[in-house]
Amino acid sequence: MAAGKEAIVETELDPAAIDLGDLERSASFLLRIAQLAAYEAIFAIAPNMPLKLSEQTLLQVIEDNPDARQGAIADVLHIKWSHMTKFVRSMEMRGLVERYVPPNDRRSVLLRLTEEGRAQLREIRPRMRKLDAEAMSMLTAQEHRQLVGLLRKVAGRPPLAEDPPAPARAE
Amino acid sequence: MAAGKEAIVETELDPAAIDLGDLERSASFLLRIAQLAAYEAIFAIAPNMPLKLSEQTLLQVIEDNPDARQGAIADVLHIKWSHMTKFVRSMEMRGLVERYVPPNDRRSVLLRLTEEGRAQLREIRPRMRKLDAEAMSMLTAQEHRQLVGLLRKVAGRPPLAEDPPAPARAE
DNA sequence: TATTGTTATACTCTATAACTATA
DNA sequence: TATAGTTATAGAGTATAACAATA
Repeated sequence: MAAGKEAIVETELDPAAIDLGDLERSASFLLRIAQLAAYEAIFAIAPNMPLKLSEQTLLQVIEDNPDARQGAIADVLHIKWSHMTKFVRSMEMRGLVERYVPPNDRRSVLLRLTEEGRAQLREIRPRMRKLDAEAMSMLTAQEHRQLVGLLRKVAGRPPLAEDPPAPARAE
Repeated sequence: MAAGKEAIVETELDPAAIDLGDLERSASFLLRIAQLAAYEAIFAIAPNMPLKLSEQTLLQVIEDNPDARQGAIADVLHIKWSHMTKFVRSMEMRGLVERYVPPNDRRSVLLRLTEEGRAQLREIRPRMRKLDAEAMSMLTAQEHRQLVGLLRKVAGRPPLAEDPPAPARAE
């Protein structure tokens, strides 16, 4: 936080001037670093959020997929089933989520939001959209779109119905 | 793993067909999902690695920055100082890393690889390069380069000396 | 007074594996 | 037999804060 930019040219070991070597071009490494940087940016903008990011995400996905299986949601969010059990139960205990067993497959557990969960989400959704935009403010709109497309590819999500891969110049 | 693609058109609640709503376009969310997917891909290709990815990364960075401060390395890798202490010590106990206090600033701790650490790295580096490439095999070479550039921007790393942002068409 | 690192506690999430209930 | 979920244990890493040594 200090203004120091003065006498640090002597040892070439000044902080933050770390050379990452091969890692400077490693997508998997940069994926991790960028993700951490993005989350830190979000927390810097909005400290003291009433719910954790993971909880806000879960609420969104449950509202958009009412009556989906707990395990199926865990899988898209890359949450381990053993942890999902505790996670969902803690949301249930706080009155945000309902769990119930459907009669046709009594092994499974389906999820729904409670009225309280829906109420919280109404405030959360716009805030989340804004935070994402602010955390990515170093990107132009086009770069943002590009990044989303590339990340979806890496994550194995289907392409969005926009920006066709190759206009093909036919016709 | 089953071939089932038959009678699942009834409830529109078939697994994995989860709709992520807003999150489908959220860069910060996709950053997390893509990162997890990439790491899972790496572990799927190479289970039973002798060192953890975080440990392999640390060795690389120490070799590329001998005598760098422990805290400075923690900062680029987004490792908390309190954890870095334990992390480095465990590497030291395994004979891979050396810690020493320089006489000119006795608050700090500088890091170096041991001969054993260097030996391990000689095998690790090529394997890491290959794993990164394989985990990103869904991308073309150009997409990979693009992704690296965008991730560096998000992570706050300076641009690589290639692919100038705008050729400017001057001259 | 600010910086560097250490220690300690609580908490989140993963890794593994065993286990139950249901299909 | 396979699938969905639960439980338990160990470990990684974060969040926080207090602390010591040095600058």
